[in-house]
Amino acid sequence: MATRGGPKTAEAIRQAAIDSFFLHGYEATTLRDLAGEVGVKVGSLYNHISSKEELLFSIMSEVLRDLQAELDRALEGWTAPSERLRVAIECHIAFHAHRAKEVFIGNSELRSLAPDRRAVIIELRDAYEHQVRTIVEEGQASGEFYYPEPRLATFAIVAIGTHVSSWYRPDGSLSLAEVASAYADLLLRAMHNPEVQVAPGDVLAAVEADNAPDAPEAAPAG
Amino acid sequence: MATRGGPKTAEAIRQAAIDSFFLHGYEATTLRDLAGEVGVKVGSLYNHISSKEELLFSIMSEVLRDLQAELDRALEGWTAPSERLRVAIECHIAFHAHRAKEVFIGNSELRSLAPDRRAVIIELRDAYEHQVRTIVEEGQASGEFYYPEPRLATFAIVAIGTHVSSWYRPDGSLSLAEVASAYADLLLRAMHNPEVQVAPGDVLAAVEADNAPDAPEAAPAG
Amino acid sequence: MATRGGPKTAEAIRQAAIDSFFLHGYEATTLRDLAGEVGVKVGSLYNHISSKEELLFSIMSEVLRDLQAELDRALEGWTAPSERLRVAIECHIAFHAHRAKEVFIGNSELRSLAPDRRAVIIELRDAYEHQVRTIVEEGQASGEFYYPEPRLATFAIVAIGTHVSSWYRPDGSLSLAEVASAYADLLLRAMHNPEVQVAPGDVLAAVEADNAPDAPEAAPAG
Amino acid sequence: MATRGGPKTAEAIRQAAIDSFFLHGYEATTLRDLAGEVGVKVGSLYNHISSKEELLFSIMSEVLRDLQAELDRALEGWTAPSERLRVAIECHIAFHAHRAKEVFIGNSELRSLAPDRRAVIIELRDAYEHQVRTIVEEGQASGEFYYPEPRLATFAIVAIGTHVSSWYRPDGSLSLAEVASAYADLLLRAMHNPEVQVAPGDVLAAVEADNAPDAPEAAPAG
DNA sequence: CATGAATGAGGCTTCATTCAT
DNA sequence: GATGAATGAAGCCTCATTCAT
Repeated sequence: MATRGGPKTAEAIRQAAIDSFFLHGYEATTLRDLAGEVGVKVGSLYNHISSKEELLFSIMSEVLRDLQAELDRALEGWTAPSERLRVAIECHIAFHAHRAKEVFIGNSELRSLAPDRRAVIIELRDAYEHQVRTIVEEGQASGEFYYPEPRLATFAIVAIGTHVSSWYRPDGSLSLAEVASAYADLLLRAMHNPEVQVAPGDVLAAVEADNAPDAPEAAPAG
Repeated sequence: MATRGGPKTAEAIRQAAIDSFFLHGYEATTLRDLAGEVGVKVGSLYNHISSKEELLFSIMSEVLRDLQAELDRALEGWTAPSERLRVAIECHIAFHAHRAKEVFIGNSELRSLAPDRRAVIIELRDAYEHQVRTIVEEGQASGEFYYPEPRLATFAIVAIGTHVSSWYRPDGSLSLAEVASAYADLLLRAMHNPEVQVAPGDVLAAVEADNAPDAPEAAPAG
Repeated sequence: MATRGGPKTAEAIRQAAIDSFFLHGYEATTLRDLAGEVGVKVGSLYNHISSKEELLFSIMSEVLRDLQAELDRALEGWTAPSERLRVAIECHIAFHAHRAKEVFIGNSELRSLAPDRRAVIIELRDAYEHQVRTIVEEGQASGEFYYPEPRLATFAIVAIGTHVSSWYRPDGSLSLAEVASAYADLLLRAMHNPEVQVAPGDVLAAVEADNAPDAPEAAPAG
Repeated sequence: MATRGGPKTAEAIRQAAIDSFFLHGYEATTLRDLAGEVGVKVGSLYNHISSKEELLFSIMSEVLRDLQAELDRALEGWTAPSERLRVAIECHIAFHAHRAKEVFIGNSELRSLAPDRRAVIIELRDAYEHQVRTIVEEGQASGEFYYPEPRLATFAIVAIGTHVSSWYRPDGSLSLAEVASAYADLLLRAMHNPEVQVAPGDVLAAVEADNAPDAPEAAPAG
């Protein structure tokens, strides 16, 4: 690291930020860290960024826009809900593996943004999730999917993507295509199988019996 | 809040910490914040805690131990893999809804711990995940489950639990039991459905074609 | 300097600030300077002040309130405009000599305040000046004063006070009482003298002939 | 503003500096501000100035030299002290209104200069003030003026000029000639009237009774 | 001449922690 | 137990200045 000068400083800062925000979090990352990684003095960063938070925001908004663009492109030409859902899931998971760090940052650092910027990101995120959910609902409407909770199903897709972004590594035992395909399989199996095997257990009473913390006031990440 | 004095100060600090770590994150939470919430001056906190990090650690380890205990209790008496998996999932999801804040903290603040303490938490977490995974593998071995990727299936359970902890609210439209049951349904269908629905799409080439950030060095949360 | 500890730290900070703001100006004064003068580390200042600007503001508003109170007290019992004006001038000049540093800061650092706080100070200042001007105008109305420009006369009083605050020293050749009395004499002569001495010279054309900078947009200090 | 390129850049910088030093003060003015106003990037300023402080110094010394030259020219041909004093005052006030910003800077930013440059400016200022004071003293010696404190009288002239430079605006209700003439009137009335009407009030004891800050160490502006 | 980028010094402020009272 | 005050480390950011292009 610490290669001297060059016009690529801005990009190096961005990469260093992605790495460190992913690894240590936004709050725990100092501009000193980034400057050191890039091989520049702290003050010099400001020739390329306007503030630490703006740097975070630009990473988050870019990755979300790319994710949306990827989904739009992937869905082109597909019409059957089952096919569209598989495509969407594969695209979602693949993207979350491929751009893991940025996507992870996007999911975990919303609370580090000031309200205005946070609202922008939330809007992008909600638009994306809404699109996925619409596919699920269309499959339900057409009778192709049996699973009765489209909101929870959509959440499952989102949750799995987020989780993938936290552990996927290109040099791991499964390729990006394998992970994406396997999770598409899992979720489509769940959507298509009409029978619930095994009756509910009775663990809920036990869990609720414990004394619990008071009710959450708000989600931490919007 | 801000209840004065009394022997419950320590508990009030703990609750304030859970709320604030959940809402703003550990790094963004100030001891001044907690003191203010409890109605005490900063210095007084040290009559009840030994350090900020120790406070985090105790929250994280307690919730993980409780989760483990809950699972152990719930599984008592069940033997068939299908039944055991349903019980485990319901227990997992219910706990993640019930103790959402603490569990969310446990999943997101690993990186805020110093290595020694982090190792302790990771061990607890891994033991728990291993236990869930074992159930999945037993179902596979016994031929009850068709889904071929036990590791990914386990991850899916974990991922959905984490996600639930970020949005579940006791006053929401779904009860804790409904959420737990619905997700158990979803995951059990996936495990039992013998057929793979819909052929893979071909989105992967497109996703990989984009220029990607360099390979991750390490997971953010150990 | 640098006396250790003690409950008088807050007052020592205030005194150090008055000295340094007077001597070097607010912008040129660093908190390091003040801390050094007080014998404390920089961060410790924040146990006593909430911000540098608030420190400035409190000095400015206090001295203005004291000035106003002094004038009110001094005018009690006097009714004739000539007497009232003499009392006001003596009080004004004496206060500006006595509290020279603070008053000097009050006159020169308005522009260092953020708009809200600046507005507060300006209001105090304007109320005071208005009161002085009213005395001048009453003398004019009653026929005691001949000088025809009450606004300019009031300005002269203000200007002389400000100037005094920049040079008066208690160990100088003139006592506080002598300065106050001498300036009261000067200004009362000007007000009472019915004749205009000496015809105007004709220097104005020459001055205006020079190329001048463009018109001011706003006074620097409100 | 922001006129592009050309050989007038140096002059534009000077004007921007005069405006901003007047409005916000030297310390609070950024080279970035000036560059922005001129329509140039920061680094480019150094093709026209050698340093920020040198820019301040050149503004201050120029205006003082111009003031001196104006006074010399104005006094040519006048011999009687009363006439000479009126001419000097009118010239002084007119110049302070006409070149208000620069003259204001000259009076308020002495402390922003390093010792060597400050000494130069102080010398120019003292020479000028000495010349005015000499006129007052000659009038006293010749018996034309009655006011017994030539130093304070000179200070009054200076103070009023400084004050005028802080509020005079060419589009105000009084013309430059009117202000200059009115203040010459005021001061000459004060110098010629032998009687002090109204006995001193007794406010001084009250003012001194207040607790006061410690004695000033040095004037803020030399 | 103008520019973009680098630099070093420094500015204000926050924070976890300690400790005498 | 609670408090106010002190501390040192560190954080983000700004600025005048330099210099290669």
